[in-house]
Amino acid sequence: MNWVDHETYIELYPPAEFDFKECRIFLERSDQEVLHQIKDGAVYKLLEIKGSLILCKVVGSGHSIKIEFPAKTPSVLERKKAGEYVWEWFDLECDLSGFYQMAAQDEVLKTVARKYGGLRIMCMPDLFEALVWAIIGQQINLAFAYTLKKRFVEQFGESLTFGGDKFFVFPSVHKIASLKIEDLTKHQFSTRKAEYIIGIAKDMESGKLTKELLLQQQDIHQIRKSLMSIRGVGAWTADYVMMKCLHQPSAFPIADVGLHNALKHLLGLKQKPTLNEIERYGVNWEGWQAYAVFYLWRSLYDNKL
DNA sequence: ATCCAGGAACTGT
DNA sequence: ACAGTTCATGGA
Repeated sequence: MNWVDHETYIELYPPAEFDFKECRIFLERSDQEVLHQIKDGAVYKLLEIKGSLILCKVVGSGHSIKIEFPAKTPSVLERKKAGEYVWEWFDLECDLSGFYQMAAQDEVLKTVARKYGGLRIMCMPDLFEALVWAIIGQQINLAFAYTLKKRFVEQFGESLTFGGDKFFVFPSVHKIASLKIEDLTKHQFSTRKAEYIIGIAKDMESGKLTKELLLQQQDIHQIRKSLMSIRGVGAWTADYVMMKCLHQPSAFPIADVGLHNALKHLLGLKQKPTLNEIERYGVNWEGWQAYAVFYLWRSLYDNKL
């Protein structure tokens, strides 16, 4: 992390190929989002750092990102942790030059790569959040998925009220591990999803499943295999989590419906492409599939599709 | 009403 | 390995 601590606020210095506004546009895609809010160009996010709730105001400032703390100035260590979170959230460890080099020569990505230049994969540093969000999103439309997530977070997550706004953090593993199936099904979660989510919380509570253990795996195939051994995690969820949480640029959720729709609209196809066709479009994407998918997802939000 | 949604487990072959 | 079935509910 490249940063400077100014005590009342901190400043991050992202690598080249970064545009705060493009990232913010992606964060604004749903008005049902409960884990961050956007006001006057600033992104507000509540973090839980070593047991204390810390409200962050994240703003783009020329080539840097400033993180202010409107509610209360945190300690040195907390400021550093907040910086590390945002660094990971915006995927700032990634050098995107290879992606843009490839995309400039790629018929599918050429236009979107230029159009959304500086956009990064907006990540979910918290493994539990990434897994739960992916499972919630399985086989239901996104609008309903956001509704379920909102209920989940507001029911089980801690919050902090500041300036008349209420901010939430994602529910803790400990809290969810203690739930019964019915605690979730009464909020319209399916029985299966309730089982998956509580099961994962229990595995994480016991330390059997951690982000560190996954990242220690030898290669991306081993990570994928470990993820898919979890009940409720199939190929799509494993790829999604590797992409959004584990920073694996070659993760490729090829069966994703959003990807299919993006390709259909972008290429003017009459129907959604088959998996074989997508593999052909993506022959050049090797090593950057996750960014290709993310930029294609981004294109969906231009036409309200 | 009908189809589909940022799938996965289960079952039978 | 592969195809078909079930789950489960809201949005368009």
